Amino acid sequence: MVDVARIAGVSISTVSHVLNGTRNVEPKTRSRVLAAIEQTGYRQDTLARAMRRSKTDSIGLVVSDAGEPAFAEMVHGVEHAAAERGLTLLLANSAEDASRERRAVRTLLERRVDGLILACAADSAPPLLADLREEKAPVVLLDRLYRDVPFDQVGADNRDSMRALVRHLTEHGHRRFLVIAGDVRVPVLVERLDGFFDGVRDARLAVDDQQILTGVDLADLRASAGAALGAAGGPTAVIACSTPLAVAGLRALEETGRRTPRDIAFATFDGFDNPDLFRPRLTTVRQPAFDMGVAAVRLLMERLETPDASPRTVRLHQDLQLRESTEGVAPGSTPREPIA
Amino acid sequence: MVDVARIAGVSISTVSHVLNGTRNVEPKTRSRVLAAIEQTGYRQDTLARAMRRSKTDSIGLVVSDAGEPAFAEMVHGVEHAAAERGLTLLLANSAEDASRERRAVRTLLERRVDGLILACAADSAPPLLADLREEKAPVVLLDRLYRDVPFDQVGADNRDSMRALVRHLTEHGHRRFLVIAGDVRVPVLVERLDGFFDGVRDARLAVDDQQILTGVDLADLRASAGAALGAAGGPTAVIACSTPLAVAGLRALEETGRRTPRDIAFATFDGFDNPDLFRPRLTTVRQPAFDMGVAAVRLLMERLETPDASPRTVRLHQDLQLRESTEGVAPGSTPREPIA
DNA sequence: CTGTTAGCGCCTTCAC
DNA sequence: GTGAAGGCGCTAACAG
Repeated sequence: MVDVARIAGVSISTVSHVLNGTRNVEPKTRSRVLAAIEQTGYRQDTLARAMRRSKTDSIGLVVSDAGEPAFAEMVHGVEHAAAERGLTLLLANSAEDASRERRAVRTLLERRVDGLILACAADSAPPLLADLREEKAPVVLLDRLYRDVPFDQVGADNRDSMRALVRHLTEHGHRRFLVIAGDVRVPVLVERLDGFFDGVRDARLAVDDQQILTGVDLADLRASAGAALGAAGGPTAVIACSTPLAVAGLRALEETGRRTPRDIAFATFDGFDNPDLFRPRLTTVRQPAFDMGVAAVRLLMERLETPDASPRTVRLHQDLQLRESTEGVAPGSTPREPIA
Repeated sequence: MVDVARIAGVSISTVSHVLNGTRNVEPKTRSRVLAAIEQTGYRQDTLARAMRRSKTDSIGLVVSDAGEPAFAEMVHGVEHAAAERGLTLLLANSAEDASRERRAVRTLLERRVDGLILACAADSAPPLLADLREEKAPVVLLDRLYRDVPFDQVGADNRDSMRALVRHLTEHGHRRFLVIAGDVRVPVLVERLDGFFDGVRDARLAVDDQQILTGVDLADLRASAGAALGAAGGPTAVIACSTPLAVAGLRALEETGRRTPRDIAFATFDGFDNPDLFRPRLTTVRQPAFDMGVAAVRLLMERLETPDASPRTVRLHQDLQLRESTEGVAPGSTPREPIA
């Protein structure tokens, strides 16, 4: 920078000002500076700049696994929106583990990201959120939403979507469900489960006929699902509340020799890539994950501008994609008229 | 930091030294400093530290799309190895586009990553690599390998794997192939194509019977594949050289009403997640992507230690996973004995 | 074993 | 419209 200044015959402060457009400089001097920059191949030192301004123009994103389809899309959305604003994205995976999550958050904060977008791990300790409140960097919660936290949040209408899904299935005559609900410490999964009971109430189904599988261990869930499927008077429809849970459910089907839609209906949240290419083609409730990522960045930027505005929660609408895994009618049932 | 020093009754340089373990300090002073740190909640400023040491303890990774299964796994590998060494990972996607790639590389370099791991975009201009040579940050090329470049490289044995795949198929009686080769500016795809011709020679097949589809546009490739499949005397086996190419190929099958393995054999490189869960179950050549990521970080670290060692290229072995999409025997053929 | 000091490269207030 | 100078928080000589 001092080289540039010397070559252009100006002071370094002028160089700084042409670089940042932070005050008027005479066109002639300006172009001389630009030429000198070109000539020397000078590039701003982001670090020094960030240190001086205490602003890094970067944001952090923590998800449990950026490889899962839903998260991958959110990452894309965040990336897209960040790039649009000239922000660099620092990405970290928590692998659904509280201590890794904590470490990741710390690392990002130490790197002085301007803000943080966080899809909390399942066992994310409440203390983490409490600590975060103390940080100067604003935080936006993504996908995994909590009640009564002082942060902006972006999620999907999980409860309503599940309710709509159940309605669709009951309209096809299903009255006994197996819900693979997974880890009920995850808010998303609780919301989906709540939606299921909404649906059960809507259709006046017997609660006792419904089987809910909760738990963390996928192998256990798969085994329980297998047992539930094998039993007499078992479910006519399976609902998996996330991609990994769908994997467990599909394996259970396979192990018990059941096929969808021939023997049983199957629907999942989040789903898989290329859902039309492979069989079974699964009916899927799909998050607007890309848009959720975009929205998270937007909220973060707005928060940076107005730190004291009251926190906002945004819920985006999910799409119910009907495919052949739910196209049949429940065995032994006469389909009823749609519920008004 | 000056607060900490004051409270502990020492100088800031002592604080720095206990923080970094960079010289002996008396246990008593040391614990006093630690206590003061605890008390004040002091945290090092990574930025100032990085600026002073001109070392950020971070590395950059650029891939075309971290959502694609193969890249996703590489990212995991890189992440894992980086975390193990206390390095932060800055991830950027190039979307297979040279200008976005260039921008991403620039951004990462400006953030002063200590090193860069790069899976070049298809149309990555040679100038990029030339420019990179001038940078002080070492570069490791991942997956997309080039000849005669002065960088460390990590890839897979694409040519050999394809050769083995072709051998497998010819042993099942296939003599006419459709190869969806894609963008031949991508080194990986060229290597795979070379391997195909190796296999053709091995089995003494007529080169004229083989159809090779090259090109960038997936819709075009899909249409060409459809045409090739529809023609009389068409291929008995399709080989897709990457995941997106497999998508194009499978859609073409669908559009022409062909099914695998009933009507035609199908194999792909890279493949899809959960390959056993959905049908068709595709025979797949799978990269050891996680290990490739790990290896890339290792090479990078070694390079940082010995900047002048001569560049090394590492090729990892790929796995040929046989599944039902190639289990049949080519129609109208008597399977031959395995080639010795 | 500990303290003092000189910058790292930049932005920004203040003076001209 | 331009320059000079201070300091962001830290590390690494150098000096005791």
